[in-house]
Amino acid sequence: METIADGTPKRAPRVTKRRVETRQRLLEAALAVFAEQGFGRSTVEQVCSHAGYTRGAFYSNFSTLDELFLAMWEQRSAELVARMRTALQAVERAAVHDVDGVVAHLLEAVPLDEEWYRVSAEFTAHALRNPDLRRVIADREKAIAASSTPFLLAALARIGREVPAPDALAQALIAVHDGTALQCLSEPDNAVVRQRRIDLFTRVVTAYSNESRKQS
Amino acid sequence: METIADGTPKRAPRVTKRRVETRQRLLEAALAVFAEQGFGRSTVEQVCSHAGYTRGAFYSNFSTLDELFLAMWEQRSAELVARMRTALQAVERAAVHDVDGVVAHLLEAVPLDEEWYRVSAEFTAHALRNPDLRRVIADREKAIAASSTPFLLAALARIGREVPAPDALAQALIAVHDGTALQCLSEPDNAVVRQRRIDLFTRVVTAYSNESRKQS
DNA sequence: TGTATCCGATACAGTCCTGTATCGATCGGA
DNA sequence: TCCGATCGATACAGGACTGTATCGGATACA
Repeated sequence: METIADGTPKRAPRVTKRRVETRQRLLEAALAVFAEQGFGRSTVEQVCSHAGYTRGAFYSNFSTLDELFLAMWEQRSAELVARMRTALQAVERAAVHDVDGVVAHLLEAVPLDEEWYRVSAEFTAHALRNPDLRRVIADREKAIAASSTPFLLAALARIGREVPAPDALAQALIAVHDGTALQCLSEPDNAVVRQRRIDLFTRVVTAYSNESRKQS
Repeated sequence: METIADGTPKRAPRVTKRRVETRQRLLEAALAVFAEQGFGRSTVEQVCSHAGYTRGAFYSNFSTLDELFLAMWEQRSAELVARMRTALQAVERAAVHDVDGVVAHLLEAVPLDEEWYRVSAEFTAHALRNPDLRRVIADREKAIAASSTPFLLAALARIGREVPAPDALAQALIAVHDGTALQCLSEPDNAVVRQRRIDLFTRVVTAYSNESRKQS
């Protein structure tokens, strides 16, 4: 058996199935409750009761609401990146003929989810108050960029365009996504706003890429 | 004296100087406390004590923290629009020779304020939970667009560029501002990110405008 | 199947916050 | 300067949430 420095036996945490299930249900309840009430106004009790537990379950798995918030946010955004990656892989096989087509597929891979937007906005504000969390935000953005850039470049290459500064384009698209998301969500019935979002993506992709010398 | 429908005398509220002062100090304290703790975790007591009052003052001026949050947000964003307008008027008289110059002045008019960003992000999330507040957000964006568009068009005209769809450009710039603000704030020491923000603005302004037939 | 361990429910004490009611101080107008 | 209205401080009762300590049932493993 492993021991740690002072000789205290380091018991393997032996993560039981029940524990995993409980933790997961708490994470899901956290998303729902935080989206509904706001993180700041949510209480340990609300999350537990929404998940069908009492506070005993919470304190056995987390020590603070902040910890739960972080865990939930990291899990969901990792999932989001994974789903995006999958959706973009599909583009590999799809027929695209122009920038509009590439943008259409790109936007399909990144859906606008109001529940997630609310929680993310609050997490962001929260993270800006804490140096460690600030890095978490920045790292996540890099992960999103890293996951999507190869597919985007490949898709553009197939329509005969090359990107001199891929990192700059990725950062630009993330900013455009974030900024337009709020516009679309604050006027959900306004088709003009949604269309302008698409136009903006198209123009940005166009502005950051050129026709290649040799079309494939 | 005016009366309302049921004949109840409608006493003129007689807003005293003291009341105005108190209200204003509460609004200022709200910004500070909400930025520091987050709106959700802030209490009436914290705001009052930060402003140098007890809760009596609060309940005499507002009925809920939500109401204070809205009042504070509206006041600050109205100020922000006003300051932006002033800064843009200065551009009227400044020498600009190209798109870079226009963008430089534009960005100067809209500073990146972390305190305000935090509060705004939270207000946004909060507003998305309430149909009335949702409209408040959308209206504010329209006000920002309406204030800045004329100056932007004028500045571009002076360097020989015209904008076919000014509203679309305005919406695009607001989105770009919002999106890049987070990127810059989450990595405050990263000069590359800041430079890319400027580049993105430049490319968007360029993409949404053309050279006029007749240069002035 | 037996048993040691783990997990989550429950009980409890303590803290903080809210909203109202009351009162003295302050202010504005004549 | 005086009076009436207003403002904000204070006191108070009620309620909600927290975190810990304890306990019984569930679970993994032999």
